[in-house]
Amino acid sequence: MSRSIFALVDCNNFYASCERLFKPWLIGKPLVVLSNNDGCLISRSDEAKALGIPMGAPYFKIKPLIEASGVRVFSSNYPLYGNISERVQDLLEEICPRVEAYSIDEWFLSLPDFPETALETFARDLRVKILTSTGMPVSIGIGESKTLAKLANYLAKKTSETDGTLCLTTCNKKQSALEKTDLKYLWGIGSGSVQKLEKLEVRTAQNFYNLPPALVRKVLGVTGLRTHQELHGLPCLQLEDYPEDRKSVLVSRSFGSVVTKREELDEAVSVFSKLAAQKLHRGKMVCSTVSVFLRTNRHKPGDQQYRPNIVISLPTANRSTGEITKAALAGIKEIFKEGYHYKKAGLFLLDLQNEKLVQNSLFSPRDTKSENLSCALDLIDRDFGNAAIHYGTRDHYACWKMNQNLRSQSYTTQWSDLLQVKG
DNA sequence: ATCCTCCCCTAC
DNA sequence: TAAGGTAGGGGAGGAT
Repeated sequence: MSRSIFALVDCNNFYASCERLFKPWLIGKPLVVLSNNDGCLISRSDEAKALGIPMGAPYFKIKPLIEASGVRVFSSNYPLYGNISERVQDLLEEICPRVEAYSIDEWFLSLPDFPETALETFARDLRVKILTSTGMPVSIGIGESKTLAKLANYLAKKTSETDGTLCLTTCNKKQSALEKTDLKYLWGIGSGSVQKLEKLEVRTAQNFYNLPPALVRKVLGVTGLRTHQELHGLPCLQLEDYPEDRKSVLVSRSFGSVVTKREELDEAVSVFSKLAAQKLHRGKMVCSTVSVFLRTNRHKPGDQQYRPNIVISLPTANRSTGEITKAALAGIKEIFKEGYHYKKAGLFLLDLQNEKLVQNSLFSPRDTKSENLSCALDLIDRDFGNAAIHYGTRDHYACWKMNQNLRSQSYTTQWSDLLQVKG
């Protein structure tokens, strides 16, 4: 059996590019996208990068720079990004039989071990095809392992003469790639690993590549060793064709303003419960444990800090919005204390199982009626938007809702947001 | 001896 | 004034 080759297709400045898809007047203009609650900067167009706008910075800190240089700013719009992502994925699946959706803007492909020139042609053609049929600019990296495909992709993005694609399947190209790459840009090497390797005078990918495996194992553990072997062309990570069942569901938000009252938290947590139950439903999963947490503002050391959490077992594994909400509210009742400035709350669903594998408990069979109701509510939400119908009140929404003051329209997922073309 | 929990690390 | 959200793996060290 011949070896297989990995390709990584990665969208360029994905969120920023999505925003621009429906706003052609922004082509060539600098723009950025903010995280939830308009907190940090999470995507920049090339023009914004060129202006020296830093990635990940808190918005309020770089607002002066942004305003001075005329950069357009958008709150994040996940329904839009998710839909554009689906379009790219559908296209990839038409072209390639083995596709792994790695993240919202990245896909690994498994390719036959063709000669380098054939792989390069494939990558260039694919890139053009995606650009012309979805409008999304991508970069494509090719290598003998996922880690090498990642490296190729990084260099394809960074280097203008690569035309957005790079193939590292030949030895000398791989060596020159390793030489010019800083250690911290390797996939799997984060800031912690960089610090440890710094002490060994290891600074480039090439330095790391040349370390003896036993030393890598000792310093970085088995995950680091895996990265090392992958760089040497020994694939340790396989293509994950079909998605694994997820192991947990998390819904959490920072609040737009300070929350102090129990009723406000109850309302927020009810909404989180509904979102969490929807995620379970869409994955055909049930859960038997709910965990709720509250957080004060860690950026205000002057404030009295309190970050409680509580774990609640459900009598039966299920995914009813009502059951999950009830458990979550019971949890809030336990951990809530007067007098704190709450900044964030969240809900974990744990002990997830695929519904097919679940046994009915003898003493408390699953409440299928309640689950059917949740299912119906979910469908209504999908057609009419997420705030269409919900448990409990919305009287306090203004207190806890996140800031999203700069959000664009959901052009492709909400009828009310369809793009208007003037005639 | 094995399990469990917490914490760290990583990625996007 | 203002500082994100979601998911997973591994390892240390206590609990059983």
